[in-house]
Amino acid sequence: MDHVYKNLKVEINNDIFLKDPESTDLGKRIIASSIDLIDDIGFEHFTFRKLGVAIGSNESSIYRYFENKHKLLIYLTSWYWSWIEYQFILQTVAISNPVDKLVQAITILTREVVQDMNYAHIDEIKLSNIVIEEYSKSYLTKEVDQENKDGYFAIYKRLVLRLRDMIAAANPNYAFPASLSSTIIEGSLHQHFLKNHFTALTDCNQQITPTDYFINLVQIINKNS
Amino acid sequence: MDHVYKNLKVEINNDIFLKDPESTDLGKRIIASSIDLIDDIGFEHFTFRKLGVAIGSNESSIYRYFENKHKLLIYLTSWYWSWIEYQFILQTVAISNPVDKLVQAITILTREVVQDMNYAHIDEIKLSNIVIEEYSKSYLTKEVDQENKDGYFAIYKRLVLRLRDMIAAANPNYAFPASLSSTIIEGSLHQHFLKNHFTALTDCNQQITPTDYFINLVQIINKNS
DNA sequence: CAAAAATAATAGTGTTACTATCAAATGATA
DNA sequence: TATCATTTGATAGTAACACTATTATTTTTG
Repeated sequence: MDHVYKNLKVEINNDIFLKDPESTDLGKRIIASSIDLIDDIGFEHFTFRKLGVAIGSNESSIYRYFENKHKLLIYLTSWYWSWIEYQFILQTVAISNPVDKLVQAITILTREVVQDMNYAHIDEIKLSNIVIEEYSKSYLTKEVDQENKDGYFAIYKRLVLRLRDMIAAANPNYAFPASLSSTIIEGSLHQHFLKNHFTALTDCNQQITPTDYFINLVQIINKNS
Repeated sequence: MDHVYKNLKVEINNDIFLKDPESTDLGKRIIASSIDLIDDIGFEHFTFRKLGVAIGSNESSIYRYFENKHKLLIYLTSWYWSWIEYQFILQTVAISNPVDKLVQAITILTREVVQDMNYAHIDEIKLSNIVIEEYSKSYLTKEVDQENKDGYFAIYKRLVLRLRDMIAAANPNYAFPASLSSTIIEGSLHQHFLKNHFTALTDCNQQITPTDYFINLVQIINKNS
């Protein structure tokens, strides 16, 4: 499995970047430091000027990789979803029982992230925090329809559809598999956020995880049709 | 009921504004036009300069009502949640059966909004679109903990807790009433958004509504414990 | 070693997000 | 009706942001 793992080349739509940041050392430093910096100060306070200072490089050099910080956010979150999708596929493919398969899928999508040593320049824990706190901003824009057409959200959408198919396979009678899938994936980010900032609005805490909540939900639905 | 309705004075935390916009004609024009303008161009493109032009007034005058556009967004969305909360209370109070009560509550929280003639300067339909497309941005910030402490999200939180209590009343054995409540309220906004921009990721459309989806979900949970 | 490519440095533009100051209009009071 | 206070409007100014353009320097590659 480790072998296969290392073969994952995260594939991201070419028009998200001007120059592939994976192709150079500076590019990788841009990725690594932007994760640190966005996690630290938040996306609104994050600027290419500050990132330049952080990596000891020039603002203008960063602009040769990404048109603007919005596209960098799309890049980072696409990387994240691609990384999750890889685990999703790999860790469900061997399960034949559709209910077990679905439970495993939900576990992967809702659990707390741990460091992945296969990607030296990416801090997956910080990246997952960025996804929790910033992902919505990547699509809650006036440009969403054009960017969707241009494939900016393709990986995320594919993942939602994969989960939808598993929900439908586990329970062919259920009428809302797509809505449930999007609710779980988006809702998981939301529950993680609430756990960190609005503790009264969630039952999740140190003991109870979003995974517990969503698996219970899906099991109730499965029992009931 | 209409009588009671008109008695609703939407009550919003004083430190969200510098000067109550309800107290003057200019203030009401700021609210009315900001709803139009944010709905039209989106929150990122919205500026106080543009709003000043739109109402034929000066940028500096707007700054006397709101410190910045973030606080204006908090004000608008607080108004929205307060307006929803009022309907929520009024239209559930007479229902004694806890399951019926819950179903009605979910209907109010997830249905498409219609114009309310009681508030001349507020376009509730546009405002609900703003909530769908921009609300997350009001709390997905680095300042969220301080602003939460300052009561900026009090109305929204109260509403989530009201729904949580109804979920618990309808089904005392269910282990995740708070998470389900926050999932429904946030998830409803998300399903409305998907219906408009990512049709493949939801089952909701012209025929099937987010209300159908969430009521079905809650009914399955109720049957099953 | 030369040519090409990548990066860095510097400067400049228009916009944003304000703050400050002062003038004009409006309204309340004596 | 005079005057005083409050509100609004106009103008100007600042620092930061979001870039673009140009040129110099360094690094890579053939």
